[in-house]
Amino acid sequence: MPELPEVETVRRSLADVLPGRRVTAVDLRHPGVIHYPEPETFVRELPGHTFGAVGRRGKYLLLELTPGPLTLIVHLRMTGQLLYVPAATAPEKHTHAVIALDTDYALHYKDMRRFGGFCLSGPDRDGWPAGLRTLGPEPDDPAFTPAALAKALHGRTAPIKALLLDQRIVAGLGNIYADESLFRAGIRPDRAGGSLTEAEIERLHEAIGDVIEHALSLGGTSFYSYIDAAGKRGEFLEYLNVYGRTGQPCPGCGEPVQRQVTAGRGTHYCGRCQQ
DNA sequence: ATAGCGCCCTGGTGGC
DNA sequence: TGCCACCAGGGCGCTA
Repeated sequence: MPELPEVETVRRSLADVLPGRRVTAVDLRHPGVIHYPEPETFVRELPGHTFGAVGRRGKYLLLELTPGPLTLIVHLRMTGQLLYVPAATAPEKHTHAVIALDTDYALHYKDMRRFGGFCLSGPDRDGWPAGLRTLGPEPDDPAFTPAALAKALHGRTAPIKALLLDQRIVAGLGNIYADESLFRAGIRPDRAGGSLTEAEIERLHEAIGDVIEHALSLGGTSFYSYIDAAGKRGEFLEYLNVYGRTGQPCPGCGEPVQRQVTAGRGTHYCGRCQQ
């Protein structure tokens, strides 16, 4: 499932090839992946535009277009893949959109579960995703300090796991990196957010930065279907301490990793190392 | 304002 | 072997 490190890896692979490429045609094989505007409008308006900067905020890919201001916003959600492939590549079963370019390549959007999709809009315009307006700071944003995290957690009774998944508090964490950050910080995921001590918040803040940075350096985690725009898998999988390791020994103490449902999500932790 | 839960979707898994 | 209930989860919308 693409979280910040995976989406950033896709961004980097697209940033090498996409700027300057003009859209010549859009083949929409499943209209449901266009969240805004109407699919017919999307197909009519996108061709003729040229890709500019390839950006990212949280888990949103922001593909700038000229003439603009106009942005193609892509969210991969669970199983989305944005692939830069030779133009002759045949669409696969779950390829829902083919964006033809003025070269021998095309952009393919594949998404088995079809949770993800596209918006074509601009800041402060209709169709700009609500979640993007309220997105919290990036983990490496200088504004994301232990004090800022403490302020966001103050008085909160929801489990810290739920608050780490709340994109308004910090952008880009999903289930994998929330669990891994809490393990690294030694904090039980079901602790109320407001119950964390100052020292624990500092540890958590550092853990988030470290986990995201480490995963990014390895191109992310390919747990299910994640691959970058060039089809490459992420290598962080082998560095996971708790996520997806239910019953296996904790790397810290050897106790079996436990799994429980917290915040409506499968949550992995060590009952001994995390307090 | 906040917490919690259902919904979307489909391939894989496990039980019988 | 076949069938089917169930699970995975990001973000949003809804409820209390």
